[in-house]
Amino acid sequence: MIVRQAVNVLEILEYFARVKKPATLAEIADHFGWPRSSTFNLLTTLAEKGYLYEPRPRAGYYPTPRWLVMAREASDVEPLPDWTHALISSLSTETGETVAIAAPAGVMAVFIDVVESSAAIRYFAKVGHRVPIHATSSGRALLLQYAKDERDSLYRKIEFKQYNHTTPISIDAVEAELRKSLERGYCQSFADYSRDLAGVAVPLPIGERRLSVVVAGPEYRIGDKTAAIAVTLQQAVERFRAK
Amino acid sequence: MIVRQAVNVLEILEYFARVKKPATLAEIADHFGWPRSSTFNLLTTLAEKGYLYEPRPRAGYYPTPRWLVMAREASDVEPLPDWTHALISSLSTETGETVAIAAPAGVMAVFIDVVESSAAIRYFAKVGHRVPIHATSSGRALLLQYAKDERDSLYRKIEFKQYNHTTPISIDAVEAELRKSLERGYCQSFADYSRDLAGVAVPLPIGERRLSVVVAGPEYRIGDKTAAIAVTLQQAVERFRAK
DNA sequence: CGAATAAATTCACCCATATGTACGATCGAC
DNA sequence: GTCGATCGTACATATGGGTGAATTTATTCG
Repeated sequence: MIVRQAVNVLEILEYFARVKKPATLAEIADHFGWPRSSTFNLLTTLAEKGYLYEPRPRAGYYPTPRWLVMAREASDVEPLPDWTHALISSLSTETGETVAIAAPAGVMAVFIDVVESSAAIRYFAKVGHRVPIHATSSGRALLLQYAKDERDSLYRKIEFKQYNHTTPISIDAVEAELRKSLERGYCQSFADYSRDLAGVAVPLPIGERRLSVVVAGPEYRIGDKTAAIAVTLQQAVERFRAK
Repeated sequence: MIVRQAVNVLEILEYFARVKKPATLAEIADHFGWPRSSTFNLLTTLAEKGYLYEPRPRAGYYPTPRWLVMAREASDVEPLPDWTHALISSLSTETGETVAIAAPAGVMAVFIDVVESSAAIRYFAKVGHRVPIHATSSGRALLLQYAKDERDSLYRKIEFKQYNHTTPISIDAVEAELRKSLERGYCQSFADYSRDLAGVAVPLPIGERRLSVVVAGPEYRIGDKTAAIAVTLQQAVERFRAK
């Protein structure tokens, strides 16, 4: 069950991150199509907790830096080593595509770090973006690090949906793809989940953590270059991990 | 009206900021005394929105760096100039007390930047901390920048409570204190709001924004040094503003 | 390996809460 | 100053959502 008011808090945070301007109650209410009264309650609550403030009445709400202070401390929970960001940054330059580090989140994979391609046509992904673990290259690079029985218990929770015509829609199909990935030495996906999107990924275990790196972009650019990209990927990982 | 689930989201954020460790559903539920089922709903929601993830099932939830990304961007809404942090940092060293920058938030003043004293006994304040605008030195340094009619409309909203025996509990008392502050050239408060706490503050207008700087600490340390502290304060402001 | 224990997840019901409505404050136009 | 329009705030009410109990899933220990 989705907790609506929890989502609303996040939407307000994201709203300010997007517009980067103070906003009045009316603006926010209109933007989200929320009733004024509800918006009032929510904004008041955030203000009472010290996350918003109003420089002067009717001049709009500002987020306080408290978000930043809290987020900074909370994100130290399990910081990635410095070289991982350098790695994806370098890979993005080399390949010209969007590169991300993914981590497991139940039946999904979350991107915990992303460097976007600078190309006009590119994979548009953000930190926190989630994709099905079984239907994406980044996800399958995570699954490769699971023991068989761990995968099995995951499979039971997956709802196999036909996102696209190449989507694997059974446990067997996924397992088969994993075997193929092992043979070829890297994971790949051609629009298994998102239309027109292709990805090349490899596992990236760091300490106890099972992560993966993925290079992703439009099918027509990745196309037959998967093997070359995989080599670039693996070499970069070795290079940066050494440091 | 307080939106409970909104508060809960913030509490979870603050929880992770405090403990800096992954936490399981059960731990979080027990910590807050929330029912498991409700906690489940909330954590699932945050996970779905990409703010939490579970590296492996039952190993607990981690915050994703998405908090950081969003908070960083949202904090650009009205960034303070760089010199203000240097200012309070320097002042904290000079005075040995906690120093903060305050902004108006309705009938309250919010701290939007804080450098805490390193003394064992000190004013314990955080970014986002809120205090009544009329019963604190930082707040009154804000009120000094209001026009009379703006103050009047604020006064109507204030609920005058006797926080302590020196708390001004009428409009006249507040206005009298503001006049005294003008004469002496700075604002002060001796436990008007918080027991044992004394503060010295001056206005800090930046562009259109009305802010204030406050040096605060235990009454016995601030005591008769208010005039000296005020001088230090004013000189520091001049020095840093010039840059 | 199997039973006991603990944790996670689901679900239906009832109550707390989000909202419609009304009121008051403020602002801008003339 | 006066009026109209707009925005913010208070409150009662119906209904969406939180919770307790039941069920399923995982983990621990004999």
